[in-house]
Amino acid sequence: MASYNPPVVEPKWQDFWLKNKTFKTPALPSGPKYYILDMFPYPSGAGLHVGHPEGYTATDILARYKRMRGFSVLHPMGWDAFGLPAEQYAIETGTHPRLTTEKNIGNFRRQIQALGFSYDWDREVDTTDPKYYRWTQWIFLLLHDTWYDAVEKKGRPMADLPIPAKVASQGETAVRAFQDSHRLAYQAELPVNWCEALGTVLANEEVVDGRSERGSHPVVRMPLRQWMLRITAYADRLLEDLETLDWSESIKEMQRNWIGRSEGAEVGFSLEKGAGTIRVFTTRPDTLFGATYLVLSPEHPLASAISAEERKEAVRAYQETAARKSDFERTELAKKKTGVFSGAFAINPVNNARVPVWIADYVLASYGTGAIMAVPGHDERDFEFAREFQLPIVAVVRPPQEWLEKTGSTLESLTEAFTGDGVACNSGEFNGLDTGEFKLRISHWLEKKGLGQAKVHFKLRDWLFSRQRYWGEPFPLLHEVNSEGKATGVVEPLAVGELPLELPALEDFRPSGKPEPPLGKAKAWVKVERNGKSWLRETNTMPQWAGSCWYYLRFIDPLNSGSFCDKNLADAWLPVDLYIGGAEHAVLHLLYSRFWHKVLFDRGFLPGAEPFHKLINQGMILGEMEFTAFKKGEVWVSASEVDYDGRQGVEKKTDQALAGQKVAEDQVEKKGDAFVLKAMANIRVDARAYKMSKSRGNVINPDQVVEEYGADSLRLYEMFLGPLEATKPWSMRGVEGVYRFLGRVWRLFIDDRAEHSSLLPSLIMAPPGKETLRFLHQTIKRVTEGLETYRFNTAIAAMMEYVNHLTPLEVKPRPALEPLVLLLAPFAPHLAEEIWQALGNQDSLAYAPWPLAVEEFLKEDAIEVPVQINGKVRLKLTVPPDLDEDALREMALAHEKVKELLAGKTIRKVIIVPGRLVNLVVS
RNA sequence: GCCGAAGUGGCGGAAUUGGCAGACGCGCCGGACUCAAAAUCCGGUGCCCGAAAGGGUGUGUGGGUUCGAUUCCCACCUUCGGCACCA
Repeated sequence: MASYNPPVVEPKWQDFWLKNKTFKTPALPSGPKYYILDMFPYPSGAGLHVGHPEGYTATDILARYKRMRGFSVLHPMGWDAFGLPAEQYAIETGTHPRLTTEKNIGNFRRQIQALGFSYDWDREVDTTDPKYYRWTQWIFLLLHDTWYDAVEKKGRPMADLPIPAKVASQGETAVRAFQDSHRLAYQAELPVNWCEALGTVLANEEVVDGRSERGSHPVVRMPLRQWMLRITAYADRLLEDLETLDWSESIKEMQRNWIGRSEGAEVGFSLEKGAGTIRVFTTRPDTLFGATYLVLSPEHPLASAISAEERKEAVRAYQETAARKSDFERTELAKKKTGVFSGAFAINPVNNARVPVWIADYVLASYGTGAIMAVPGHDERDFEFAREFQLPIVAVVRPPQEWLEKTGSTLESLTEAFTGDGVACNSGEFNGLDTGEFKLRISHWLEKKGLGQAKVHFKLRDWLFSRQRYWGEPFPLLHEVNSEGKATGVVEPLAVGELPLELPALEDFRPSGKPEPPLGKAKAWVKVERNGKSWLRETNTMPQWAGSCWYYLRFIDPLNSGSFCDKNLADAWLPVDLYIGGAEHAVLHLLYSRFWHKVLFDRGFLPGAEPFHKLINQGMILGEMEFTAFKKGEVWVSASEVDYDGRQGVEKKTDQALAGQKVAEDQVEKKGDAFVLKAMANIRVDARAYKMSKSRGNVINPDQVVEEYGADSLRLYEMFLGPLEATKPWSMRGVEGVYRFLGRVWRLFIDDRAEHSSLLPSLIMAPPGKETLRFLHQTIKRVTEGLETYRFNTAIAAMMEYVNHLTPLEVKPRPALEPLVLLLAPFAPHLAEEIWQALGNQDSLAYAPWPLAVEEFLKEDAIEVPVQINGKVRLKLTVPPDLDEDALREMALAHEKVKELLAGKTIRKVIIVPGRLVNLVVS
């Protein structure tokens, strides 16, 4: 075993770490703490993917580095194991999801352990373990027992909810209804996204373009009783607290957009006939004079009530069509606006104009008041609709002259909506006001007259929290039923002592095809008798997000059977100092977690209002670069003539489908800014790296890489590939490159021609030369800085440079080489441990002190300073590093070559940056 | 359409308080070792002209600021990610 042999070295140290519990974290930190977290995986049947180890390697490197710097490091791993695939598999094969899940977890654990990550495995959690989901259920009950006090801006226990006297006087049922309507977890009958293929209701977030995010099955809307979580109560705090977080601006922006706070005004338009008022929400109250009609969403409660007798049938028909439309159809057909006139008119409060009330599905029932005032002159959607139905368009904001010219509009006749700010016109007493000023004035005016008030709305909706599936956490609640078996509306939470409420055994996992949850099949489980009453258990289950909302808390105190997490331990470890994971969770998981965390914080269980202090999203790793050429029959077609989405090519001018053909790298060459066939330089080739996918067949399996090159090479390669946050293509050749580097490090220490791992004879206890010493300390500095700023690629490059310096040395001074092992240890821990041991150390280097760069050794004796003439480098001076400006000028001007180049020219200016450059500006 | 990120050799990438563009790795070319191959080691490698010395040119495109721009400003193009009738 003399040459570098990962298959022997790596399992040896993995066993060592496990056996010795090298990475066991104490219950409480001793000294400074560092909580570094990965987004735990869903253990799919497909196994690990090279995307997983990217983030895991980054966190592992930092965890190991922080340990060497004396931190108490909490670095755990677990499984987000509830969810659809295991259940789908159960439906297809009859295998219980428990078995599938256990098998998959076993496989994931094996794969992850083969990569040498320094997790404390004693803290492993599994969201499907009743000992875990007991506390998920407990948190749900806490949400159920919490209401949001808008004055104190805080979640508080139900016991604190003041009951208005009027409600109290109406009796127990009214009080209960009042309480239920304030809980953070509540039931609602509402149109949901029912996906028949998956047999479940999906959250809005899980529906993409009217299809399920998972599997892309059609989704239709239907009303159903659901559990909801009142995340909207926390919208403001979720928005404001983003400021306190060290997250990338783009992720924060995505969350802000998702929360979608918008300021505007609510205005009442009274109906011409009858006493009713239509309330609308607008962000442009300054355009009130331009409101030429109103629009109600088809689901608006007034929609049918206000309709004129002769329009009722048309309205009803339209409502029906709109209700039948799936979200998909709504967005697909959005190109052309539809709607019906209700026959009713309302009065514009600012100018008493009589405006028609229309019903159209471009207005959403779920946002604002479900009704809008339409200002076609200044809103693109209203403009489109007004055009379609020949409604009047009035300009009330004067667009700039250029805009009118560009669009061919006049103030009297707009060719498109002007949505910018400007100066008001056609607005009575408000004419001449700027948009901003107008908004303020009109809001006050409306408020004074009792016609409206300033108002804030959010795009964020309450969170639909129930699923009609088996493989999820059961809700720990009972519904009271009367003697006829009908629900009375009384809901009884289980006592804490009754948790966990375990999933019943089930043999048939098939969804019924109707939105009735499979748990309903467990008849004996569902029916409960207690206190002389009959009850039914809730048969919905929680969504996959539930378990992942709080797992980072359980890691702090994973075995606690009396609490989800001890308060003292939470105080000591929170917040998570660094959280790394994929950007696909930028909105949902992170928003949901923040919400739960805030509730737990409000209720006094946690020390701070935010869970994750710093967040980094690792970039996606794409497959290897692919070159694709196109053929029409037997004739090549240049890629510039083809629209190609990665699967299907279509010739631009004929719309004819073309067969894409993979071309080997050595068949193409770069010409200009594109790749062409070597054989035919006029035929361009599509060159791209694609997302890894089974169907494309470009998935890289980490097991294979480990087998061929070892875990250290995989780890190092994934970090060397480029910046952590960037999307980057995989290259097997690149893995080979870092593998060679590790081999060179090995041979720096170990005699690879010897029988056993013995040190090289040239490795001797001698003081290093000055240059080597400087190189070492510069390397320490660069690697340390790289780690502190998460730039692993450049840290690795620094070590490579140092190794390149050491390799040719005939005598290897041990004091200059030993620190290299420590620098490399976080990146390639197996190799480092093996060499460390060969150097005679008894203990693991996991807690060896990190090398420190000594300022004194970093200094250079001489540096090169470029001399530029008119910005072009003409020569370089070798000078002492601290040479001052005057001396540099003198040296530069005295130089033979400078004299030569300046002959006959006049020096206009001399710019000197000591230590950096000299620039002579001449004419 | 809107929001965000990014465009640098054949490829991945490095360099930012504005100061030597291309570190490091891959690939490629040449050499050493070898009977040979692999492995390893040494040297070269942005592009153009040139035998060389040397010169020119160059960080998506076009402009600007500056002694000096990959870095700052304006406009545009392309790619990727997110949102998408949210009034």
